[in-house]
Amino acid sequence: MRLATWNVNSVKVRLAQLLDWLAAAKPDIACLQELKTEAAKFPRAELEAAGYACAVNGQKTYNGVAILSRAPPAEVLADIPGFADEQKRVLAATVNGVRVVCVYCPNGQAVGSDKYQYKLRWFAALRDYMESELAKYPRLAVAGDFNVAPEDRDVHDPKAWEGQVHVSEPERAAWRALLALGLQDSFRLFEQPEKIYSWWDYRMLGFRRNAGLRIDHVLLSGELARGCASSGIDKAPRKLERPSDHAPAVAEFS
DNA sequence: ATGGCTACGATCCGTAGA
Repeated sequence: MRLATWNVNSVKVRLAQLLDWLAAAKPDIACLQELKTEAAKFPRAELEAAGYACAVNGQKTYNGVAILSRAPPAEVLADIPGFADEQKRVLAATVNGVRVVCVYCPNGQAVGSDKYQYKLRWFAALRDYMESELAKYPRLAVAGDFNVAPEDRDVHDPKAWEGQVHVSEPERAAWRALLALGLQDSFRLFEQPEKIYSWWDYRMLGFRRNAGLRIDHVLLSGELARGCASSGIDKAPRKLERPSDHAPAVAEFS
């Protein structure tokens, strides 16, 4: 089974690229973030015509997540139960016996800001939610834009980023708290080339300079990690005209 | 030099992203 996650930065603007990428990459499941579209305006018909069922937790202008799947999704659940939040960042569904949780973690804006505090509270709620999901679903994948670069090797210039949002110690501790539940970063299950990232700033020729961060991740429960055959970043869509600033992360497992 | 793009929903700029 091939599972991908992609922050499309507006599903409306990126629809043609999304359809091309689905045809080329052929994921069985695709988690999407930053739809910036309410569910009623989600391009469901186009994606169904491409062979994907759609579960959508949409929001106008900001946020919004979806799970696309070849097989129909079951047990669809939006948001984090018990965590009051207007922002549509989380969607879970069961596909082919795999529990899939699509996440768009908060950006955090700046260390110490209100949004940063929200980011840390949000991660604490996600941790508790994933703990309960793992107890119910041994075959669990958590995929999305985490807005955390877990280690310095996931950062193009660790010195310049030191202490900044996305790499600060409390954020990395929140990431490690997910791993402590038994989730594994599928990317690090394998030998990887250096300087592999999933996001590059639109400004400063970020992509051309490979000035990026690895912040889009596929986490797998122990049972799925044991059957994981590959995990990587698909840079192809980032090379197109008018791209998303994120590239898809793709993991294959049995 | 703390900016530099891009998307959105509102106008002819502000908010947000990361």
